Order: sequence, then C-alpha cells, then structure tokens
Amino acid sequence: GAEGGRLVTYNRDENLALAAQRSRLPIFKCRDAILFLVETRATTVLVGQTGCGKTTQVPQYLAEAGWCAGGRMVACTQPRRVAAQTIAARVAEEMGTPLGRDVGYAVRFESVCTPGVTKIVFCTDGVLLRELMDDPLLTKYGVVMVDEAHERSLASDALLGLLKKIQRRRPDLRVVIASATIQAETFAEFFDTRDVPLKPALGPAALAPGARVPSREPGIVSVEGRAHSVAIHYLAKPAPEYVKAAVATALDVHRSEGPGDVLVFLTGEDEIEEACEMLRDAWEEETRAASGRRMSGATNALPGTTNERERTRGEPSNASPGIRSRLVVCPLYAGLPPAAQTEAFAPAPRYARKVVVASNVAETSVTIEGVAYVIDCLFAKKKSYDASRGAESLLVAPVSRAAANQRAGRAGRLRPGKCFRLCTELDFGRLPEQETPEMLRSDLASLVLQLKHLGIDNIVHFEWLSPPPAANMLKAIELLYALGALDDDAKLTSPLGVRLAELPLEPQLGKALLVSDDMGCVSEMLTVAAFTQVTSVWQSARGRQKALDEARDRFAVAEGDAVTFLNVRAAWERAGGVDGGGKSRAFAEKNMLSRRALVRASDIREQLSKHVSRFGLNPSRSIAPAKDPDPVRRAMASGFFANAATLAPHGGGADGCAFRSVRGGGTLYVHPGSVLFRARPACVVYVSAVNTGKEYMRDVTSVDPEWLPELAPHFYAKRNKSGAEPPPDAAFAF
DNA sequence: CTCTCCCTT
Repeated sequence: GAEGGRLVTYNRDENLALAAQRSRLPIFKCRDAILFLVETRATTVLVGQTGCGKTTQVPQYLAEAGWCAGGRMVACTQPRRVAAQTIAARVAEEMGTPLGRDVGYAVRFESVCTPGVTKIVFCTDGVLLRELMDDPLLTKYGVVMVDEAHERSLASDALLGLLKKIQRRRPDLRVVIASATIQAETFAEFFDTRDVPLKPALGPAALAPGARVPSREPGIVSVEGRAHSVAIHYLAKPAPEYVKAAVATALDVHRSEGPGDVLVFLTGEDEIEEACEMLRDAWEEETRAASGRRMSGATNALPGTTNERERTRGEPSNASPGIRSRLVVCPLYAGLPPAAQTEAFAPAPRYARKVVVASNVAETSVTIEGVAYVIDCLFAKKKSYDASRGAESLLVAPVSRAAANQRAGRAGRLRPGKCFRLCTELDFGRLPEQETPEMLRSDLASLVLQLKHLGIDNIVHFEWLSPPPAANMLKAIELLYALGALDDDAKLTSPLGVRLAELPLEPQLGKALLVSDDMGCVSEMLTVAAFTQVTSVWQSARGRQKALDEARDRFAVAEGDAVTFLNVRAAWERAGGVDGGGKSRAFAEKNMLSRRALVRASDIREQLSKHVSRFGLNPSRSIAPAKDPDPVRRAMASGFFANAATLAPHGGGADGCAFRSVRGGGTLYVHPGSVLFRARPACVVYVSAVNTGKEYMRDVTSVDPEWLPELAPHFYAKRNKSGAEPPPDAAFAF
C-alpha cells in the first residue's frame, strides 16, 4: 500500500546538473507567469499534467521570490503521506540542503522541520486541517498550495472552504490550487470573491504597510505536461465478463505488441488473483503448445493477434510480434504482503514481459516503471455512505472519465503508450465526467466537530465546494448531540466536545476513550482505540483460513473483538513489542498477526496517550481485563450506543447469525473477520458497518442491553418499568 | 465466510 509506494522520479538523467534539469521542466516556461499571478491575485489555479514539475518547482519559485520573508513558510499539501515525504526529499536535494532544514515535511507521527529555519513544508492535507485548530488563520504561512485538488478528498475540500474564509481576514495570504484536470473552472469560480467585502484582520495577520491588495479574481495558469501520448482503443462490442476480457486482452498484447509492461486495472483482491491465475495458465498452455509445434516443424511458433477483440480506433501494431519467452504476472493491491508488493515494482527480467494486475492503488498511489500498455475494466470498488443506516457501502461501480484518463496516463510515462478500454467508445461517453467528491459520500461527524471547534457555528451556511447532502449533515449533528459533544443550541460543549474535536479519532471512539476514565480502564481503551484504527491486526486470510482461525482462537474471548485486542497486545508486549526484534517478529508470524499493523497501532496508541494526558487523564489507569472485562465493554457501549444490534429470534446458520439493528431495524451480520463470527451474543455494539453484498458489523463487542439506556439516556427512550424491550424503532430520541 | 483506497497537532 502506501508504504510500498514509489514516487515519480524526475531525476532520470543523473548526469545532468540539478539546475539544468529544473530549467528543462515544462513548468519552467511558466515561472514568471505563475509568480506574477501569485503576486497580484489572492488565488491562483494551476492546471498541469503529471510530470510538468508543478509540485517540486512551484514551492521553490515561491521561496525564491520572497514568499518566505519574515519567517513565513510555503506549505504544499498532499493527499498521501508518502508523497509528502518523498517530494520533500527531492526538493531538499534540488536546493542542496539537508531534509528538515530549509525544506521539510509534516505527516502524522512525523514532523521533519526546523522551526524558524524551514521555508517550504510538504504536509498531508489532514495535518494542515488539524493545524488550523491551533492557528485558525494559518499565520505561519505566506502561501498555501493545495496540490492534487482534483482528487476532491474530504480534507482538501474542507481546507479549500476554510482557506476561502481565511482570505477574507488575510489579504496577505496567497492560495495556489494545483489540479490535474479541467476542474480549474470549479476552483476559480469558488475562489472568485470580488464581490465579498474583506473582514478586519484578527491579530498580526494584517497586510504589511505598502503591500498591494491582491485582486480577488483568481488567475489560471495551464502548464503543458511532459507525458507521452497514449492511443486509446475501445471494444467494438461490450464485453460483459470484464475479467475474462482483461485476460484475453493482456495475452493479445503480449503476443503482438512491442516491448513494454502491461498494467491491468480490476476492482479487488478476488478478481485480481483470479485473473493472475488465468493469465499464468493460459500462457503456460500456449507456450507448451507452441514448443510442440516447433518440434514438429511449424514455422510460426506463436499465434498472431486473435480476432476476439476488434478495435474501433488506433493505429495498427507496427511492432514486431512480441515473441517473448516469458510472461511475469504480478498481483498488486493494498492488502498484499509487502514482499509480494515489491515484486510488482521490480523490473521484469530480460526477454520477459511483466503484467501487473492491480486495484485502484495503481491509479494514484503508486507508480510502476516500464508500463507501456494499460488495460482498464473501467470499474472500481467505491465507498458510499448511507446516513439512514449509518453504514458504508463498498460496491463495484463504473469509474469516471477523469479516472479513466488518469489510468490511461500510466501507459505514457516512458514512451508513447496504448490503453485498451474494455467498453465501447459510445459507452465510455456515458460515464460520469468526474468522481463524486468524498465530501458527498462520507460520514461527516468528525468534520462537523472540527468546524465547530474552529468557531464555525452555522455549518449549513459554510461555503462548501460541494455542499454535502442535508441528511448526512443532520445525521452528524444528531450523533454529536447524542454523544454530548453539542448542546441544545448546537454549540460545542466543554470540555467533552472540545476534547472530542481535539482527539484524532471518530467522535464515537473518542467518547469511548474519554469515558474510560470513569470506568477505570484508560490504558485498555487506548489499546482498543488504536487497534480499531488499523485495517486489521491479522494477516490476510487468503489460502490460510484454517491457520488464521486457529491463531485468532488463541486470543479470542466471548466479549468480542475489543477485549480480544487486549489479549493480543499483552502477548505482543510480552514478546518484546515494537522493540522486540526477532522475537516479536517470530511472535507475529506464528500467530498470523501483521507486524506492520501492530507497530502502527503502537504509534497511534502513543499519540492518543499524549492527548489524554493533556486532558488530565492517567493513561496508565488500568483494570485487570481478564478478571473483569465489563469496564471495557461499558466504555465501548458509551461510545457506540447508536451502533447496537440484537440477535434476531431465528438468526443463525452457516453464514453467521442475523442481528437486528436497534436504530433502523435492518438486518446485520457479524463480519467473518470478527472473533464473534460464530458466536450468538444477545446484544452487541459495533465500531463500523460495511455493506459488501450483506451488511457486516466490524469490531464487535457483546454488551448487556440494560446498559444502553443507562449509558446513553439522550439517545434511548426510557424503558418502561415492566422491563419489556422497547420496540426497535422507538429507540430513537429524535 | 471477508476488505477499493486514503488520512488526523
């Protein structure tokens, strides 16, 4: 995944001096235009294709032009950690300074900067959003550049809305929005504030005497890319089975196209592994048949291009038939163990062609060198949020044309490439132009809490780049009220609401952690909170289900996943934990645990521990969960009371028992990755629900149903004295 | 009998 990522390498020609390389980048021609616009306009929108150099060069241009005078910095935000880290390293190299001095980066858990010295800082958009809590006008910065804004991540959209607000009080601040597509107009219109009066500056943010007030009409600069052209090919007829079509196309390319590796986009692990197997089998059979023919004197050893796929456009192949003895097939998806990921990035051996069959990771997060052909099924698994159920869905859906173009571009990094889209040209035209911004398909509770903390009380009137659905907003506010983070006037409560906003956790989990002080189990809840933040502490089950089940059973308890996490951590600590070297490595291996996930959980636990200490909680305060797991269960119920479910009367069967949601009455199942998958607890709370065909509860804890109205009186209607269960729908207090 | 992909002073 992110850790296995590689960054775009600009330093391809190592003999060329860095300064000369810099001046050869396409963006160099726009240097003066960019600096002029930044000087005269409050906002500059920069449109540039991959490889034009905008990310590495523009911050340097700004620093050179004096935008760091007076100790201010240029910030450049990235949606991904690896990008912030590696780009900073590259820019430091270009500037001839050690990383962390003039150029630094800031990502979660890691800030490599020297206060007072660092001029350019690359950070994740999430870090800058967090920084606003301490410094609402971002006074440390002279320019903020929001990179990859077209990706429309939750954090970058929120950041843009807040930057627009800050500009009204800071005419000295400059905003640069860098985007790879034609979304430039959207951003330019959003930041066009010619008719909006400025507000008085707060504190030291006033314009320096003599400085010009910038125009509040955004400027737009377009930079040519350096990528090669990519010829697009479509199908003449739709291919309903896209996995098969992708495999057939990949074999076609291998047989008849010139040199270059192949990148195939599919949607998920199962499909990817299936396609890899099909490719290996088919090619093995073909080479066996071909060598048989060669033995018997046949001249044409390998079959030519099959006619299964007719192309409607694109030049005929002029390359010599790709008679290559080997085909190297590599899967690539985030859940793959790191060693297998490395294989997908390794160059193919001589006379072999590499086919990487990848998920969406390969669209933006990682770059594979050597790819000249892209095969795109035009589907991806996408997250959506259903406010009425409070659940996420993960469903296969068509990608946008913008995403498809991004995927196609992966073929043009080395030389002109080809992209085979597994649909007709007509159907391609019917795809949506852009992806739906994350803001419109996310749980907003955490973001609303942060905005409230920034003093933005009227959330509905906040200037959203894309206003989120009212139902999602209402749901977030209801939840925050039920948690006690907001009062009757929808104002942030103190200290609870303020603390929840300051914790880098979803508010429900934050509440579960904060109440642990009352329950005497702060130490335990720090562990539980950290463990629920990593994808899974267990290794992937693929092909080793039995071993995984056995390993999990060694730690599993009837109280559910939260208490099980405590057992896992205790055993991991006994084996040496993060610093345990070979011993803890062996422990993880033996118990099918992911060492990487355990280390990350330890980092998160450490960070959360500092937060709760600052709130005056004792992070070592602990009970003996083996003797009494109830405090932990009660803490979970205090945070996740809205995510409660009861065992359905006739639930049960091979695929796990059915539960009924206490809120909506919908049917839920325990996720097979949970230790409670085969258990039959009467009542549970869960950390999250995801619909991947069925609605699954993840990180499940068994609770006493009596606790719910006691711990969440706001949320649960008072139970009547007879003790009868309230009807599920009456549980809602709103 | 399962998890696209990011990310938080």
